[in-house]
Amino acid sequence: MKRTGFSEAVCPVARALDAIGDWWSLLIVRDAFDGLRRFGDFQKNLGIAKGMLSTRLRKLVELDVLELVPASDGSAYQEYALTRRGRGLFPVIVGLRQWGEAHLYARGEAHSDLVDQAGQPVGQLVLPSRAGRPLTWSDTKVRKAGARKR
Amino acid sequence: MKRTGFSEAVCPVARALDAIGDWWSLLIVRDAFDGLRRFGDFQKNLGIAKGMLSTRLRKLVELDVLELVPASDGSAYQEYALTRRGRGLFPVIVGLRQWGEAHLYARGEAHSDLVDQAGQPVGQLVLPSRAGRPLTWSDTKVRKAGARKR
DNA sequence: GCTGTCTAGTCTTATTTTAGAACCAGATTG
DNA sequence: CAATCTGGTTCTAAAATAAGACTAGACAGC
Repeated sequence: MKRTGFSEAVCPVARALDAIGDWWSLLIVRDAFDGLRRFGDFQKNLGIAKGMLSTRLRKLVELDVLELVPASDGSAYQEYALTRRGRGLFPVIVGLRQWGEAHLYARGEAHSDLVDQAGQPVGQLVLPSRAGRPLTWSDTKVRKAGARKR
Repeated sequence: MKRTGFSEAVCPVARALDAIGDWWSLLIVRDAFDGLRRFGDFQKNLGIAKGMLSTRLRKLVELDVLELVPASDGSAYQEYALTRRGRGLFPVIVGLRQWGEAHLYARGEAHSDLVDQAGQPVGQLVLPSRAGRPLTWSDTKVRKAGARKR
């Protein structure tokens, strides 16, 4: 049966997952954040089937997450570069990374690390209130679409 | 062929996606954050096939993202509750939500909103440096597993 | 400027996953 | 105690995925 879609959902989480919530798309975006730009680089690094990669890259370009630009080395080839929309996925990737680090590794098991330019580990993602106070899950709620303010 | 897995990856993003990076798991977790706890509630709200839901819930329980607890209404049924590990996914869901809100809706199109208990819209997710300064993508880099500090 | 190799794909096929419906056992309700 | 609700399992057809064979144009060496 046709895979269920959420591109019309009123919930932004569902719509986001519809766009980039499959096995490969976020890994491609992660690699793009790591500086990969060429078809062959993605393919080698991910071990993804070329057909899959081709389909995914096309979809990500359609979505304006990636864009095709002339190769930076002056050759006639093209490269895939993150757009502003693509760079907007940075907190999502970081969120997944921090959750994975915290919960999916045995004590002492090696994993890659996100550091700032000085090599210092970064802090945890913070959701601030409008006033700047950090919020946790229990401090928030979802207001349904169209609900009147009161 | 068997779907590629990343449960052994050294990259926490890959490992996280291996665990919860499919179409349904994050939507189930989102619904759990919205307060849903029963099989039938998830099934009705998501419109997911019961077989899928059954498989996904079992996996999420195995992963210790959800846990089975006695129903809060005193009946003999059970409910699915978020564990500490599951609650740790809050920033991921918020990140997807904020990206979706910013990029996937036409101007003026209705969508649900994340607000604090006072009904105030929340701010954007922030990644702070250890010193508390907000970081963007270009301020960070990934240090490969096992790379020596210097 | 010819030949061989690299790049970036497309096409084909076997296997797995998903969607949807039918079915079922135990709990709850009237 | 009969009907219905809850929380599943099982079955099938359609769609997605993995993996490899194939290809056209770019490029490098000579």
